[in-house]
Amino acid sequence: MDPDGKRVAIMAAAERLFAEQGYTPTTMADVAKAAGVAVGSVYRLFPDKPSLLAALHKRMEARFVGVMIEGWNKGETYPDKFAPMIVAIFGEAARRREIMPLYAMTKDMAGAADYAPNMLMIETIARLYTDGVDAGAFRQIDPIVQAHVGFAMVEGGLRAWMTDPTTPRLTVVTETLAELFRRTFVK
Amino acid sequence: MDPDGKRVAIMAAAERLFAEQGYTPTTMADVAKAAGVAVGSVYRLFPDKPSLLAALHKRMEARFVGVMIEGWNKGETYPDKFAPMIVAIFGEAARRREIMPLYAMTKDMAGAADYAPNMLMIETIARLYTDGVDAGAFRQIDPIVQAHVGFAMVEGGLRAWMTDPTTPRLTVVTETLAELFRRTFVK
Amino acid sequence: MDPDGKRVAIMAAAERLFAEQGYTPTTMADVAKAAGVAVGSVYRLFPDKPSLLAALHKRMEARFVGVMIEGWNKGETYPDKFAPMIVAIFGEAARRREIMPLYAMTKDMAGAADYAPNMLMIETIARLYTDGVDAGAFRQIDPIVQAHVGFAMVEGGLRAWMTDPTTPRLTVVTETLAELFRRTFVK
Amino acid sequence: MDPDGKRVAIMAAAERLFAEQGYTPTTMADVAKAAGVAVGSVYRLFPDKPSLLAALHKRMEARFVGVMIEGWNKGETYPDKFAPMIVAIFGEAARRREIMPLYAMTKDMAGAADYAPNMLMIETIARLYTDGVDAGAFRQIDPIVQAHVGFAMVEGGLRAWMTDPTTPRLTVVTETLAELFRRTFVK
DNA sequence: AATGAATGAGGCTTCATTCAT
DNA sequence: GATGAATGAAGCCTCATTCAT
Repeated sequence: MDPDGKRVAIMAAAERLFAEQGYTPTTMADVAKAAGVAVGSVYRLFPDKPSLLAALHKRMEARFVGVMIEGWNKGETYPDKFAPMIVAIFGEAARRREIMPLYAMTKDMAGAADYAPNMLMIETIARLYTDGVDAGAFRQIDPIVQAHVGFAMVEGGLRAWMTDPTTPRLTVVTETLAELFRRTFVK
Repeated sequence: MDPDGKRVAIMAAAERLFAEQGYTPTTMADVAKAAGVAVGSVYRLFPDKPSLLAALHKRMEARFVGVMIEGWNKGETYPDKFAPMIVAIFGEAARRREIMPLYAMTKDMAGAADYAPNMLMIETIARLYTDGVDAGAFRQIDPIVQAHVGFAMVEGGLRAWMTDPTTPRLTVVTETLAELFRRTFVK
Repeated sequence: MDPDGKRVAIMAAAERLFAEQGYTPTTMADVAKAAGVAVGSVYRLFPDKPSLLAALHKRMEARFVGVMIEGWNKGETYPDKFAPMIVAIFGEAARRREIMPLYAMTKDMAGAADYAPNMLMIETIARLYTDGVDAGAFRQIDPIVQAHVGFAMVEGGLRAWMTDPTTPRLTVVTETLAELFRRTFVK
Repeated sequence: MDPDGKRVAIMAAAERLFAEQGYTPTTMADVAKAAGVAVGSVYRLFPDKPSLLAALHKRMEARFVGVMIEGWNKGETYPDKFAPMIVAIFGEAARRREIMPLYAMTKDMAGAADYAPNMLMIETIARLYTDGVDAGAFRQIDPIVQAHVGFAMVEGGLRAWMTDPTTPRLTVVTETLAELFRRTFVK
């Protein structure tokens, strides 16, 4: 297995186990075994257990930011950017449904005082929104509030969908959410 | 110290320590010491560590539900119920600012698979909203989505406020949030 | 077993195992097992492994200093103090023959940078010697050199005896050593 | 780098690291890195970690024996052989001051039960002394005691000098030590 | 009921050693 | 011969939980 493949395997195993059983209950030995490598190999790639979780968080966030921007750019006019963005985010969430619990796994991370998860997403939302304000498309509200509430609405939508994660529901939830976004932020 | 006072002391200690250092890093001995009781006494009142956290969650949620309903009832007409409700929630959050991190501490609870935190709040929000729909005051949208998104908006607002938890900001954040609620849910 | 008995048992076990197998090769589990207690109990009495060794060092040194002074005081006149002192030290060494290797176990003690073993003995030797100088019985030489060399001579004598630790040899070694001390330090 | 240069580099690195941090805390990877070679190369030259330490001990001892004999031979008459020998030993010790802690690193060597460090020096001392006895220059005392105590006196002198390792002190310590040797062993 | 000493399973992490490249 | 990634056994230590006093 090439070194990159090993890193990939370890992250995949950790992602699955952390999401399934929780961070603390999962042992580094569990991760190594599930990845098909030795414990020592995990430690050569990630200095310790918190770092492994941090790497997963980072990657997950990068993916969400990526699809979010992609979706946003699909919409031609400003109000029409919401729907494709939300669809894109939910698509990613659907694809990675079983690892979504990772999002809740920050506070108990040992020594994570400085790790600010979701910050990249919140900042990205703030930027996209500000562009819309500059373009005269969105109402001018407090940008901090906007970013946090905007992000939270997506989170809430995802949790709503999680109560019944089927395709028909996906349509209902994303459409409702897009409508709420429009009502909330569009002039 | 009477048994009730002991229970109170233990919960207060645990609340503070869990919030400050995280659930896993806090030991039962830490809790006992901070509460001024013996470890055995903690175990006589709470069967195990997860139960202690669950009790804290439950109490915190009950408090939030209480002030939320109280605030809601302060508003005379339906659209005017949002602002006092939000103010009440934020007041409670401000009062208990340092224990808010407890909210993030559910996923990693050992064996907590079946513990659904915030459910009482989400259900209460759903009920209040449904009343408003029945009264013809609110738009009819998917109630699941509504409840989750409504709750998430409050969470997001709280997080926004946490970035600068001062009294002037409190006003800005609550007013903005009330406005977003009105735009989102009022007919 | 009373708490003090537990401490005694742990120290006895550690002393024997460290001396027999070396410090690093001996595990805390070995010590606990040999002492008939749980690992956790060892850790309640000694914060970590180096502390356990340090406690042994301290006790061993205190014992040696005790018998050394006792022996010294047995001698009436100054030159006659050497022989009983040396006999006393060797008596103690004979009694604890199998733990003498502990003396060599300082350098590799993790984080022992500040632990100065034998310092109490060296200082005691310096003091006894200085008294003799003040009384006009001993030659005046550099006290630092005196103390270190005096201590080393005892060490060397002990090692010489260790090559054949029998009672007849004990007599030969202690008498020779006393003679060397007299020649070296007496006016 | 030729194989011999590699051996030299590894020993130099190990010597420095063992002396600085201790034997157990130093890893074979540390040694390899400091020597600028791969771990595997260390293992091609030294079968395992204890062997590496043994090689260092052996070399250090050979050096001391070498300078000791050289110094000894500088003295014309028997009593005058002590001073140059001691000066030579201390010169070597001064040159290699920072690696002197290696001397303390024998007992904890894993599986070193059979390794008797300093034996070459002690035997050499015994031989030189016996020659002096045969030549009628030294008092006849137990040779085992003589050798061990003689060696220990040098050790003690070195430790005394270590408490203030300056050139002026060097003179004081070596002269005092030579005097003690003369008093102790010369007829 | 209260106490806190005792227990020991189990986690994280290290590192000597090997061996495929 | 050289490299250094891989291995996995094993150690230190923690801490939830129990139970004798």
